[in-house]
Amino acid sequence: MINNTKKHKDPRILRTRLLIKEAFVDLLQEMDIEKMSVSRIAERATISRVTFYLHYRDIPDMLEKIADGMIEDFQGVINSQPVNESSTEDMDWLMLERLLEHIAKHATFYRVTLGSRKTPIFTERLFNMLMELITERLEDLESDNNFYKAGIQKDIAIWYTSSALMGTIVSWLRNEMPYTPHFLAKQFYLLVHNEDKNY
Amino acid sequence: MINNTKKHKDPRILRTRLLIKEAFVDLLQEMDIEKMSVSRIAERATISRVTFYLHYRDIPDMLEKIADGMIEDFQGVINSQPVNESSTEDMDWLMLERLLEHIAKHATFYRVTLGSRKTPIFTERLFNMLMELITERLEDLESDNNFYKAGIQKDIAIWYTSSALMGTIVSWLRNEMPYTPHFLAKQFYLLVHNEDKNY
DNA sequence: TACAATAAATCACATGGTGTAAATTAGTTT
DNA sequence: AAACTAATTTACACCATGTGATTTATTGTA
Repeated sequence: MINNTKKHKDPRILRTRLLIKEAFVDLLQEMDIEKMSVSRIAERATISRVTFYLHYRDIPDMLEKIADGMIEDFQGVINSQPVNESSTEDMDWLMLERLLEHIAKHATFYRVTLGSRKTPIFTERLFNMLMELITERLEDLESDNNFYKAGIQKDIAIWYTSSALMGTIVSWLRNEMPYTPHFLAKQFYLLVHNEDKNY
Repeated sequence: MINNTKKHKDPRILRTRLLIKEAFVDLLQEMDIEKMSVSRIAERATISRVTFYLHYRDIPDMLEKIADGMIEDFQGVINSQPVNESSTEDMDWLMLERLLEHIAKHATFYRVTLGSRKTPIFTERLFNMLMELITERLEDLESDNNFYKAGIQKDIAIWYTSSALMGTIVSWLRNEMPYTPHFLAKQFYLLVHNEDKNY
C-alpha cells in the first residue's frame, strides 16, 4: 500500500526509496527522461520492478513525491533562519543565500532536477515557492516604497521577479555554478533593488 | 525519407504535418504529455501510424521540429520590423510588443506549448532567443549606461532579464492573458529600465 | 493525358514496457 | 517467538514502438 500518512520508520521503506531516488538521479545523468522507464529504474536501484509500484503509481508520481521532498528541504533551510535583530529586508537576502548554499551543497541532485530541461516539475515548484515569498514581501512593503508608484502592476512585478530569480538559479546551476552563493545573493540584491527602490 | 532540405511543395506533406500538429495541440489540451503516444496522435490526425514515422523519428523529434517552426515564426515577426527613424531602444520595445501580439494571436497554440509545464523545449527555445537578443542589446550599450557601474556581472544580468521576460510571458499566457500586448510591453519597459538606468 | 515519382495506407512482426495479481520469502517491531 | 509488513518471484494481458514489404493514391511534369 502507498501510505504517506504514517511516519515511515521502517528502514526497508527508507532504503528502497533512497535507492530509487539515487537510481533516478543516476539515470538522468546518462539519458533523456523519455528513455526512462520503471524497468530501468528498478534495475539500477537493484530492486524488483513490482516493488517500485508499492511506492509510486508511475514515474510522474515519483517525480512529484521527490519534488515534494525538495520543497520540504527548502522550507527547512528557510525556517532554520535565526530570528535576530537584523531587518526583515536583510533577512530576505540572508535566506536566499542559505537557499543557494543548500543547492550548491547538493549540486549533483539539483543539476539533474532544477537544471535539467526534462523535469519541469521541479522548476515549477521552486517558481511557486518564490512567488509566495515575493508576494508576502511585497505586501509587507505595500505602504511605502512599492511598484505602484512607478506604474507597475503588482502581479506582473511578482511574475517578473520570481521568474528572474528562478531562471538565474537554473542558469547558474547549468553553468557549473561559477559564482559563490554569497556573491550571487548579493547580485540579486543589487538587481532587485534597482527595481523597487528608485521612485 | 525524412527530408527537410528540399522545399516541401508537395501538398500531401504539408497536409500531413499540419494534421499532426493540430492533433498534437488538440491532445495536449486533453491529457498529459506522458499519455501522448504516436498511436494516439496518428489516430487523432486521421493518418496511419506508419505515416507519422515518415515525418518524425519519434515524439521528441516532432516537438523539436515544431519548436523550430515557432522560432522561425518569431524571427519572421521580429525581422518584419520597419527600419524607421526611431531609436534602437524604442525599436526593442516595439519588437517585444509585436512578439506579444503574435503570441496573443495564436494563443491556443502557445498556451499548450509555452504555457504548458510539460513541453519545456518551447520555453527553452524562447529563453535562448531572448538571451541572444539581450546579449546583443547589452553589448551595444556597453559604453555608457550599463550594469557594470552598479557592480552587476554581465552574464548574471543577462540570465536575470531573459528569465524574467520569458517567465512573465509564460505566466501571462497561463493566466488567460489579462493584459494587452501593448500594456505588457510597456510594463517590461518600466521594469527593465529600473534595472539599468539608475547609475 | 499519360507517366514517373513519391506520399500514404495496409498488413505484419519482434521487442519491450506497463500495471496488476497471487503466493512466498525476508526483515522489523513489540 | 509471534505478528506484521516490505520485498521478491512468477505470471499474465495489454499496449506502444519501430521497422519491413507491398499496394494504393496523389502529385508534378513530359
